[in-house]
Amino acid sequence: MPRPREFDKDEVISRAMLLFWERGYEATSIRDLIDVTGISSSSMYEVFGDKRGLFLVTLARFCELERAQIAQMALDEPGPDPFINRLFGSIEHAIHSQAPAQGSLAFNAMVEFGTRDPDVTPLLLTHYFGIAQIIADVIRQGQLDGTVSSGQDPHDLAYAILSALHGLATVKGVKPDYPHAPAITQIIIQLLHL
Amino acid sequence: MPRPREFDKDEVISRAMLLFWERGYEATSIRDLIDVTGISSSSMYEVFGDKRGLFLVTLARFCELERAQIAQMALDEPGPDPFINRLFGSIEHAIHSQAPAQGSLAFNAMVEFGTRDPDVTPLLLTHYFGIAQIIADVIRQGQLDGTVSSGQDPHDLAYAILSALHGLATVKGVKPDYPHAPAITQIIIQLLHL
DNA sequence: TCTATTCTGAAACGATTGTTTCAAAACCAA
DNA sequence: TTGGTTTTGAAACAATCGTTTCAGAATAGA
Repeated sequence: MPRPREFDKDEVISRAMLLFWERGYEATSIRDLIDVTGISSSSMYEVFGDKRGLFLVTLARFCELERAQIAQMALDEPGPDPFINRLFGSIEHAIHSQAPAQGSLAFNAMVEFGTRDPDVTPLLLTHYFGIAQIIADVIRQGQLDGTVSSGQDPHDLAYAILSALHGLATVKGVKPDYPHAPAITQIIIQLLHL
Repeated sequence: MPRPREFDKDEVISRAMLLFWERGYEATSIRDLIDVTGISSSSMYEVFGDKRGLFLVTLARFCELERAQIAQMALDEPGPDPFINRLFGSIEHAIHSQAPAQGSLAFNAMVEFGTRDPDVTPLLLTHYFGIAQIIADVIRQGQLDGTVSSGQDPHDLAYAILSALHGLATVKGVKPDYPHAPAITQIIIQLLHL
């Protein structure tokens, strides 16, 4: 009986995601979001509650996508070395896709929100540890089949790698032609062979 | 002849720095800054021009301080290993001082601004490369006296270490009791002994 | 003490923020 | 077609944003 919605909710989330990704939460206004999604503010508030609600949905979506992407890399690549190589390579290649050259929305939100938002913070931490787990699993498998040395705890290695990944991605967000990414990647990969 | 200023400019910059550090640029309002510094908006605009001008001065001050602090660490510590250890340890100890547990203001500004501000961006890059140079110098010296293996370019190593440092600091900003920092530090130090 | 100069505090500026309102339009079942 | 329900678009909301104004307070030299 009701009048059906005229917009695609998923599409709206996707476009909002790109804007939040580019500019961060505070610097993105509702009017910017309305312009980019094409819907009106009444629809926006009807469906998402408020700006923060929209961001939360958007962030959750991003986390799903990023996690799925990394999980897929772990499946695709034949071992820890090529996996890490691809992981760091995704920083570069993101520039050529539609994604903004701003690293990870989730990592950026860590910087912007810290511990300040009781809903954002646990979402970010869960996501972070989930990604670390994927990396740790690859490393542990590598230790079992001998492609990774067994001297280090897989989780600690994963956290070290993830730290370097995010630090590097941020610098590339400020200097897209930063030339040291490949060398850094190779150095980090050597952590697997201590 | 003129009436002298009633406030200490350096003190104002210091307090503004802490607020920008805690919240970021966009989330900090002029009124917040006025409250925390104790001066009026007319004085603020008289001396610093506008909000962005205040931030620029504040950021420059932060970069000086951070650079001096790291340079001092390089002088104090007897070799690359204890230097890196101290560098990563400063993330922990910052929590006990007056500084907010938010990593580095300069790194946070990289995330918030990206390439968007023609004055902020070069300031951040110069600072980043300056810090990397300090680390690279320590590594190169270590290579000369044999405390660091000679397989890697000192700058590439420095960039890898700095990436990990910033990534780790950010996670600690979201989860202050993050327990993996010491293990990550030890793993990164092993990069010096490949 | 007077005068010239500068700083301060408070009020107000227009613009923009996030958000709400509501009449008109649009749909589906009857 | 009609009736009931929901979405939409445009306008407006109060609050806050960054910023400016300016009269009065405060100083240092004459």
